[in-house]
Amino acid sequence: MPDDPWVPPAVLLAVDLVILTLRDSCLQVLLVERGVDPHRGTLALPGGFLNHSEEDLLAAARRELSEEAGLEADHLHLEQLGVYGAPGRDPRGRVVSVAYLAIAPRLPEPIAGTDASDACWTPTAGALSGTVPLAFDHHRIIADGVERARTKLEHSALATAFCGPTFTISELQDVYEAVWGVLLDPRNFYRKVQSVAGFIVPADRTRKTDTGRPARLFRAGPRTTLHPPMTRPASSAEKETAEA
Amino acid sequence: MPDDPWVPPAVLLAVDLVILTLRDSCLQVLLVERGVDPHRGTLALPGGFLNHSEEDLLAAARRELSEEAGLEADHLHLEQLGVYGAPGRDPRGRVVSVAYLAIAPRLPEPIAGTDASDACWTPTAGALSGTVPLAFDHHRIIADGVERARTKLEHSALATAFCGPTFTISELQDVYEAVWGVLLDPRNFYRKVQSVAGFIVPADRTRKTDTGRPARLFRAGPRTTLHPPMTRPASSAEKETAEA
DNA sequence: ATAATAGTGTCTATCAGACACTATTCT
DNA sequence: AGAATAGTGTCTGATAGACACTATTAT
Repeated sequence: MPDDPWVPPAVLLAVDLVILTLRDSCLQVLLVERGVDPHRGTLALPGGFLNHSEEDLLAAARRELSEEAGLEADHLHLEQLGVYGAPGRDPRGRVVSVAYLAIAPRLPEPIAGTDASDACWTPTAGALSGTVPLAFDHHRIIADGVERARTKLEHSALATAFCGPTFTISELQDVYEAVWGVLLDPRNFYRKVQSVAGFIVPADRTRKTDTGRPARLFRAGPRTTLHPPMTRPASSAEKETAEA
Repeated sequence: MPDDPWVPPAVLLAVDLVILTLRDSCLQVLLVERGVDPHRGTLALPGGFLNHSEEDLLAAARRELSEEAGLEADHLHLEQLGVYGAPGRDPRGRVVSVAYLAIAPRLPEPIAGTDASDACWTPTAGALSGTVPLAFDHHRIIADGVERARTKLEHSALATAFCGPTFTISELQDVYEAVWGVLLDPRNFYRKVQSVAGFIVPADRTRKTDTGRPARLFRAGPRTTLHPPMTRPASSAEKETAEA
């Protein structure tokens, strides 16, 4: 067996983004309508190939978010979700995609851009139930992203990332209810969330008003991991179902 | 701006494996001594490039485990750990590596193979503290793998994967103590682990003996996720420290 | 007043952790 | 008997969940 100069095969590397936000008390994901083949005209996650072979993966993710949806995500925390590289998932050849997850407060309306003829927020319920057709294996990537968000809400202060810089406790509760798909007792939630050290801190006794007693405002505390964790109830009744 | 046929850049794709096992009540990771440049002679995780451009990532991981360490892992559960693709992490060019994690009971001694001049089990303590030099960014990959194993022990029945087909409760406790690096109360552990439905089931009243009262044997139960989870105590005293 | 939301007090069932105690083997 | 490990019983403090009740706003 001579020492022949075998060269390993190269693959195309892409990034895909699962950007989750809360709109109308409903967990929504950013989708774009593909403007190019394959799957032209089908909804898909924003994403695309590396620009050049030395581009950082995270940088590529941010660039795609800007290019395809017109969203500047400099302050957005992107977290690696996983690799999706099954042979045959892309008709163009061997494409391995690295998926990133981000959680954001109410973002501006996205703007369609390069390679995307449209960009819009879509409730995850539709994407998860399969009623919305999606390109490639993006159905699974979204499912994994939502599941990741659910468990991160238990053990990290991620929920505050869905809110603006200041928020009321019931707004925070909306986040948990929408992502987990459950209804929580407001009184117990109120005490629980305040008892976790460093999770939320009161903002300058400011207040806000809608149609009841004004609520105290809070901002995200210094802790990123929650001790003890928020306990997710056994998912018996989905919130959407309960509200319908 | 004409529609020029831009071609996305290709990258080299590799897989790396973090294989964890328990030996001498100590969490150990499988390392190989690299037989080729770069980093020839340095310890590294088993792994390597895809064989051909259509090879499945998981299949590549299993193949490398066989080739580099002589371990047949057909029954081993490999779980995706993450992607490590920082530019410059590999002097040969842009190499993106997908890391996989596996947990195994006492495996046979590994056998060095292709591209690996040696293969051995190494306590994770050394690899984590940085006293053992490692190739590439494998130090970080191992740290991520151990951290993943720690949290998986809380919420999944993974601990049984460290044991053989049947095991005693104190053997299972050794797993938790070694991976978490804490000491647990045997009496409380005994009841706790039995109270989690479907975690472990008694094996035909068989028994085993060493230097005390024989212990009942159990095997892994049907559940893979634990409700309620095993609670990891706030890591105050590391077990290694406590034993020294 | 009534509706609506914010926030507090309190009870109870459950559970983690501490630890005394019994059981079964070996030397 | 004594040492060693397996396994049980029980107490206590913390907490999740249920829910009555008070507080503060708008109409």
